Amino acid sequence: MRGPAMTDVARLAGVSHQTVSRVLNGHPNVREQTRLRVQAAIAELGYRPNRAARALVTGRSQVIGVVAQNTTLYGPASLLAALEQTAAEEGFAVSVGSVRDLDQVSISEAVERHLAHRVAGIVVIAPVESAGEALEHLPKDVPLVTVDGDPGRPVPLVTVDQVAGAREATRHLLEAGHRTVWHVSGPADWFDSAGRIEGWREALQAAGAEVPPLVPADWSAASGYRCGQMLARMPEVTAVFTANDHLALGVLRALHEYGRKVPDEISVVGFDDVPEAAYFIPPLTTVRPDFAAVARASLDLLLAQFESGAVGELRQTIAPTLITRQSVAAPPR
Amino acid sequence: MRGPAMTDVARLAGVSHQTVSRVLNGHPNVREQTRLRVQAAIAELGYRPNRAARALVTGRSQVIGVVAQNTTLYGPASLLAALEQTAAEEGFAVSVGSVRDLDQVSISEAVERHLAHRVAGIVVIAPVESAGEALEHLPKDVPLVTVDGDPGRPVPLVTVDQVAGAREATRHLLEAGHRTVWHVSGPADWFDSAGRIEGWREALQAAGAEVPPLVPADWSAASGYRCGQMLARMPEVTAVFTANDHLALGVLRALHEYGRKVPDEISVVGFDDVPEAAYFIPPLTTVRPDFAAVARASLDLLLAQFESGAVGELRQTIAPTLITRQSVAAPPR
DNA sequence: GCTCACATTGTTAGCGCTCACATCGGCGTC
DNA sequence: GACGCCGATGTGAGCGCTAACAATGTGAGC
Repeated sequence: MRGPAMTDVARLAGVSHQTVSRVLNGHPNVREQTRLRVQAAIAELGYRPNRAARALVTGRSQVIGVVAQNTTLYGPASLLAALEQTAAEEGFAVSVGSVRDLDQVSISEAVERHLAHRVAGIVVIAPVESAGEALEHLPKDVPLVTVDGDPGRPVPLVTVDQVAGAREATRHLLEAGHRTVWHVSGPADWFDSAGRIEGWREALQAAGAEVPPLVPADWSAASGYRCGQMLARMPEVTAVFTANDHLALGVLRALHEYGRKVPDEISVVGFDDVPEAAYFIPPLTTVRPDFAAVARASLDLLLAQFESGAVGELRQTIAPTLITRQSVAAPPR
Repeated sequence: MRGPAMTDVARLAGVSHQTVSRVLNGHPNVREQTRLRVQAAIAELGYRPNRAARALVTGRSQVIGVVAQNTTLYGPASLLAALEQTAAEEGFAVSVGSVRDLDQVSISEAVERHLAHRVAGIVVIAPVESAGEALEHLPKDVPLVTVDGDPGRPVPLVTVDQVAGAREATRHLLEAGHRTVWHVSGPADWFDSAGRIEGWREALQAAGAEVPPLVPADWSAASGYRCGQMLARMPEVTAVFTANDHLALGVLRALHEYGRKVPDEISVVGFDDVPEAAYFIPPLTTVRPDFAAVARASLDLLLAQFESGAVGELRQTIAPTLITRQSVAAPPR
């Protein structure tokens, strides 16, 4: 009951299986007439090449493995989708190996699973501290790219320029006339958080503004809400930069409850530009990372490794864009 | 430079490759002592079985292919993540084949790509009309499950009970005292939309309430906002059920702009229970589908097909839950 | 007409694994 | 003590494909 194999096609076309293989792989030295005959036979039989057999002999399948943790968050989900799209354009399938925790063991296991399938390359979305360690102890025999990983590690890496994005967001608020800007940050162990904190602090210091205490949170609207409850009570707070849009949503909600008008009394800037950000109350000024560009860069790094064989220490940084909406205004006088 | 193969392990352990295979596959008839020796050899060599070779000989790889369209939307993304999680528990990897449009050609191609890899089974997330046709013309030789597909087609199907969810949401509003409930619906060609419309209409009719004109939208906050602008102008509107939470967000924003208080003047109920819904202004009452249950059911249907070989016409329906928050109140008198 | 270069096609040998079957030894049974 | 049975292990074939090489055919150049 198995489908037709290459030899069946060959027999029907009156050639050898090798010629069929050549047609399939676009080998140049095949006579046009022969090619057509083979293609006709392929169509007639509904033949579908067996990737597993090819993977066995070549030692590599046309699959890219992705290791990620929480693909429900907007960022990772978008990235995954973009990666999948880009990979498809290059003729690769994407296999997802999600992982409960981003610790060394979990990551190693996920990578091992992908290696067992002889994937052509691996993309690890490793946005937290604990993942860093794992990456250096992985088998070196497979092209691998890290996304959102530790900027300090000597591995191929693609990242969004968190620092620049945060700097721009903060500067935007300062330029609107605010004396300083508060920051609701993401989880401490995420590199994204660290970069956004750094950019925020840099911008404040560059402007000679006071650096207020950091307000730590996770990525959720819930924790944004809790932070917002505190910020709302402090009369001096006139500008808040949150580490992502969902935090901003929680902050907005808290401010609203406390009767603090946004942007009249307090300005808010987020990060991510989730599709809904334009419909928050008020519409949220935010920083948009270009996930498609990240995906493209990751794949390019992988493809480069396929060709050179060398695992370079390349890295790519993608600059995000500030999207201005109505959640920012001059501070009240 | 290839890694060790089964024969290498066999040689080191002083057994035949077949015995190694038996150990790997948990075959019962292996002496404990032999098993340990083999496992030691595996560990020592860092041996990793080659899935491609196994797939070649068995004709099936331990991979489940998923065909989906827009994995950035909250629903599909959650479903995909849940599917991946569940599959991993059963020892399967998940390969994603996303597709630009859900028409017959795109779906067939995506399925073909998966078949070329000899996946063990395929899950098609086929929430729109145009996908239905394709499903009946697919090769029958692979276990396949449809999620959110056409309830009218004779294919294995897992769905969230949209009708029940919408009915409950609408009834909840009626029970709060509203004379009738308006509905902002999803895209016309989505089954999800159709089911939610049906449940809404049923609940109204069951209560003898007037059925107001349908307000059509897509899934975005942007279109919710546009609909909200209309709804806000109609004094008679006191209760709105939107087809998802993002629409609700847009509606809330429009109502806010027009000075219509939620829930004092107008009550709103959404669908999906996105994590942020609890932090909308006001917190949104909504209907929560259980994606984990959908994923579990899909995989069970697939596994059942693996065993029986028969492609049953099974179907599973997952009931969603109403989550009440503060966006619903009695209508103004 | 013969040689050589080159384009085209065929042949052979695995890739690493599982399946079906063969083999071997130890045990209980009459 | 010979017989059969069963658990434990080995042997050989082949899954469908590609890579390397061998074997043709074709035309230019002399």
